[in-house]
Amino acid sequence: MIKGKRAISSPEDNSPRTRDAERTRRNILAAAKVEFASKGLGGARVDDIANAANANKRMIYHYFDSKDDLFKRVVVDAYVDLRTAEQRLNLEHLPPEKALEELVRFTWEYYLRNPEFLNLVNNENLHKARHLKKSKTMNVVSRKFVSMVQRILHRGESEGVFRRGIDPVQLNITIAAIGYYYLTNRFTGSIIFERDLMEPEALQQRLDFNIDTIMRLVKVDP
Amino acid sequence: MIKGKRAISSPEDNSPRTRDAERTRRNILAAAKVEFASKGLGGARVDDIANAANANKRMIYHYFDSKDDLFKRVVVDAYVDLRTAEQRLNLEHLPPEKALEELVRFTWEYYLRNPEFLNLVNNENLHKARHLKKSKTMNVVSRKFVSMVQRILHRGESEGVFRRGIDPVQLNITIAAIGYYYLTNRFTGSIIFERDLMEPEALQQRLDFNIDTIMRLVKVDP
DNA sequence: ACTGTAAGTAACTATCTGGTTCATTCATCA
DNA sequence: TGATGAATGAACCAGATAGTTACTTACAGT
Repeated sequence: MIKGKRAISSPEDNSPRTRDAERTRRNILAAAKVEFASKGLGGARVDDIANAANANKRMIYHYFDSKDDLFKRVVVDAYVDLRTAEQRLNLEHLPPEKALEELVRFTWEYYLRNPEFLNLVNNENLHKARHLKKSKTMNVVSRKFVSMVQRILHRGESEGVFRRGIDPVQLNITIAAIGYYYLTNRFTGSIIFERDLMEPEALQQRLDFNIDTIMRLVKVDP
Repeated sequence: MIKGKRAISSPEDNSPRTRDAERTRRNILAAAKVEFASKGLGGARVDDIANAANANKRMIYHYFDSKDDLFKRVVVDAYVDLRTAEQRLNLEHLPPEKALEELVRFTWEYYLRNPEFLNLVNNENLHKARHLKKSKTMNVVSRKFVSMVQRILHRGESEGVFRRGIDPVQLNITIAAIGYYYLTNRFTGSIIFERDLMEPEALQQRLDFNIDTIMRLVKVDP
């Protein structure tokens, strides 16, 4: 008589619980992502993560060293997911202007579709990135990303459509900033500006504005 | 024989404790600001706030309803401080281009000098601005701010130096974003881009880049 | 000087929380 | 098939935590 909770998340599944280390680990990571993103590292509860993962708190400490370790894995995973998606964009074969526009659009839509990412990054910065500091993975994926933008800039320069000497790091930060800030501060923003920043038209308007901002920034002076 | 802790913060003061409601309240608010900003709402500890304020936990509940209420006061105060400083800028008598440049510079330097502000805003957004929602003060100070930027834009338009039809809200958000994002994500940013984003030259470089970004955004198409 | 009220303190409480102990059950492969 | 190790579960623990109670002390107004 298996009567314990099943390690799977779908409630309509009535098959007996089977053991599946990989699945349990995945469930815990997924639940932790939601919990950490919605309450922060300090506000998150290990018990709640265990419940949401249809697992036992014991399992969390079986697969991870500590709450902090679990948080670290969640944050690193979030970055790896973003960088992986970026690499899949294949911007290299687009004309430089189109490539940059596509990157602005992708970044915006990624944030929009993965709001947990914003909260996780905010939280990691609240903790002075002490978890990420210990991660080797970060350097590898980040370099690929910066060099991707750099190549787009160089192509644009030699084709004469982009200004010379634009710092790819500053550009990267700016592309992220104009989307990130709008979305992460959507709640206080909606109060301050007395409009719902998350209305579909408002979102479209912001994306258009952002593309325009970046294009004006990189285009050659006439 | 007064032997209790004094309500004042200077440890070298040996005079007997005096009662000063205003000072105690101020001390608590100041200590709470530091604690909330550095650990978040969930990570902050009421006892630590009381100790840092050279007060007693009982005093916190004497002056404030709850931890949440205290947090709310801290956040509202932070916004009021920023908006007050902005109003003191007196940008109205500057030429529109100078006025806007000054606003970008001021915003940047305000964030730089008040890093707690960034963390408090992030945290309030993590909590979906549920504290700020209840505040009447916000609307008043925010409107003044938006209309200030709007007047600068209008002056620039009629003088023919700014493009027509720029949304002051989008511009405001962008000015905040390009500084805010860089600074609030300085820890993860320094890892990703493998450079210390807080070096003096890096900071100056970013400010210059930001002013350039905004100028290119608003200037008339040639 | 007297007194009512507000400011202040210390100790307490009920609950919560990250982490652990110890025992049990399943899967697999020799 | 049965022994071995990995996966899982329930109960437990010690310290922490927001909020409270009951009491004391300074000060302003008379």
